[in-house]
Amino acid sequence: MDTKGARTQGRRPTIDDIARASGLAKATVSRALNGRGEVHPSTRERVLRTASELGYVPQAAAHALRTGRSRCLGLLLPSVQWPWLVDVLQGVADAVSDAGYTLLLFSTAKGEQTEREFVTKVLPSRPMDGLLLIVPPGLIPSIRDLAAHGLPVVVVDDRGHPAELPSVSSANRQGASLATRHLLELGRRRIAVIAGPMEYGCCRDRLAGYTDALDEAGVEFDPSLVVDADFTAAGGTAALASLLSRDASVDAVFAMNDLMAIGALDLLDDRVPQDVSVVGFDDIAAAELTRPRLTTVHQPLYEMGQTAVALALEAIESGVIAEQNVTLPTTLVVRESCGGRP
Amino acid sequence: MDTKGARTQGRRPTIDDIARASGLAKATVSRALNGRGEVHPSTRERVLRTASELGYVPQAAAHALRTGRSRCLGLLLPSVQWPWLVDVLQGVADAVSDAGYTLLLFSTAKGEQTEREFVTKVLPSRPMDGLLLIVPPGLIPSIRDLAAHGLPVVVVDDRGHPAELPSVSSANRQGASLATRHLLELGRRRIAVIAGPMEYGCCRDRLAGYTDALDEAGVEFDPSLVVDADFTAAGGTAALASLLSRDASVDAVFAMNDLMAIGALDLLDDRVPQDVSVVGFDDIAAAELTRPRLTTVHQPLYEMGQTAVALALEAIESGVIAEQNVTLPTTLVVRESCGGRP
DNA sequence: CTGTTAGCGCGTTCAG
DNA sequence: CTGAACGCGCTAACAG
Repeated sequence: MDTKGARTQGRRPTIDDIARASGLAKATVSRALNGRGEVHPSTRERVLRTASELGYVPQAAAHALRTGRSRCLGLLLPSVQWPWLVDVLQGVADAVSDAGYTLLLFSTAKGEQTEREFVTKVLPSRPMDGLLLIVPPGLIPSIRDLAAHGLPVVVVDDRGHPAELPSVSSANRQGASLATRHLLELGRRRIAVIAGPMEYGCCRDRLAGYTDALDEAGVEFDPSLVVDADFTAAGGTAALASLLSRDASVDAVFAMNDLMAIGALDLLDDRVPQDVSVVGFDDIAAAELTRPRLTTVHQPLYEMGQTAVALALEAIESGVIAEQNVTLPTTLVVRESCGGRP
Repeated sequence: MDTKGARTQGRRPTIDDIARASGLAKATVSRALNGRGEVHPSTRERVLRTASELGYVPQAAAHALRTGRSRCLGLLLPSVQWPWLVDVLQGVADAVSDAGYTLLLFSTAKGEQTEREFVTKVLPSRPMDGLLLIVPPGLIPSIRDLAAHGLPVVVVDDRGHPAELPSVSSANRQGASLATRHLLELGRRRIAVIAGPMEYGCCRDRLAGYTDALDEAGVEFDPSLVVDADFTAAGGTAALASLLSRDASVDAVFAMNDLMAIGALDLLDDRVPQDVSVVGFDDIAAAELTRPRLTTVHQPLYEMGQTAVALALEAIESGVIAEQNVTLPTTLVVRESCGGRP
């Protein structure tokens, strides 16, 4: 007996094999396995037992072909190498795996070519039930079409666009004002801003938070204290250097990310924290490794990743794409780069 | 006309639609599309044109079900948060995408539970044509079975086990000896080693490289200079502190990774590089951000990722799993933490 | 509650 | 060189 069973054949067992081995019909086995429809408990028990005896494991491809759902989530990101991004990625990876889904990772680090290809070829061919996007502003238009066609899309760290897609971000404005207020409380008044690219919504928000705190303290906003940079450490150094060369009154620096703050630290050297206070944004791993250790605004990156997955899953299971925009709170992590009590 | 065409139906076009639209048979369309079997050039042309007119894009799930191959590569890694890992990941992601494959990412950060589940449930169900592994030593036994069953598996940064699986690593031993020799040439003689966990083959190799250089210079190896740590900055600080408390003669530190080197820098403070030289291993992004900037052994991490993909793809396409063990060269990146000419 | 039947979209036999 | 039929593994109708 079992002449046609999977064991003896060497191929992987299918529900057909289970059906044969348990003397039931394919459909019954399928129902028992997915808990769909009513099956007699004893029958289900029998199916489950022979399934595990045979070492059965469902075949995702067949399931996907039949149901149109793949239990896969795609994640599109620019480059993995932005340090804040890895925490988001870990949050996404863990949440996806917890949900029994599989994560498809796509990076557009190689340029626009890759982006186009992703939209035109990969996306339509690959069965993804949902897509997570990390800030590739250029892509949004074409992606939005897909979202309109029913694909659940969630944007992480957005906030630039008029929120046409569900998104997860952190309280950029509040965080920036937290940081600025901290500086003001330490008695700093000439607070330079090393800004990131203003096409990012998060940068506009962080600037707003900065001016909020200034207003609140009755300190006048001086636009000449704001210099643009590119989110890199070297860029931060250069931007601050040019500012300092024309304005020696600066007594604090608010950098819109940690990398630029580190660049500032590097330039300011021994003047931090006595003469100048420095505060960053993100709370990447490296912020704990600088000397002095960097005081910075903590973004709940891991949780943002998890939340993005939750939103996507919710949309998938419910079938409706709620236009939610979740904002997670930011907190100030006080270390040593601002002086005062560490 | 076109009453049953995809356009009017709103669903995605299939090869059936192309067949109907071009007045050919499904089989012909399929052949023309994959370049399988002989098709008249003009016929192929016609097929291709109507395919692109219809906006046809092949359905991965159906293709996978039929052929048994999914054009997917899996990547299993412990935690994304190890800083050296992101460069490997980027290399993998780029290479996979270049090859027209899709990357499935799995992290076992949540513990052994996740590992088991991956092996027993995910791996058999998901159609992956190959699997890339980043150093989860515990998993190897069960994975090896799968490899024996025909799944191409490539290990990255292995070298611990007797190389039973194809692998990609960097020249750990040579790199360590490069670093040590550099220290010796600067006149250092009491070179401490902050070691990583010795169950990792790479750590054993790095220790061997260290003693190689010592032998070469005729300096006697003093085992008491080697302290164990856990690859973290805090661990590196602690390990070095305990060593220094019982041996004040140390004039250099070779840390088996950059994180521990940074921990050493933190402890040693102003004594680097004048009194003590520090050299790390990996060349992670943060190595450029420390002060003094960290001299370290560069691992070609991005290239390792790319190579791993190439190996896996080769095995997939050729059908044979060559037991290749590729080793990529390491180089010394001289910055400021050792003194001498920067 | 269970069995039968019919495809999901594709690639691949076989005839012609 | 082309067309008709079949089946990969699974689920959703519909019967019983």
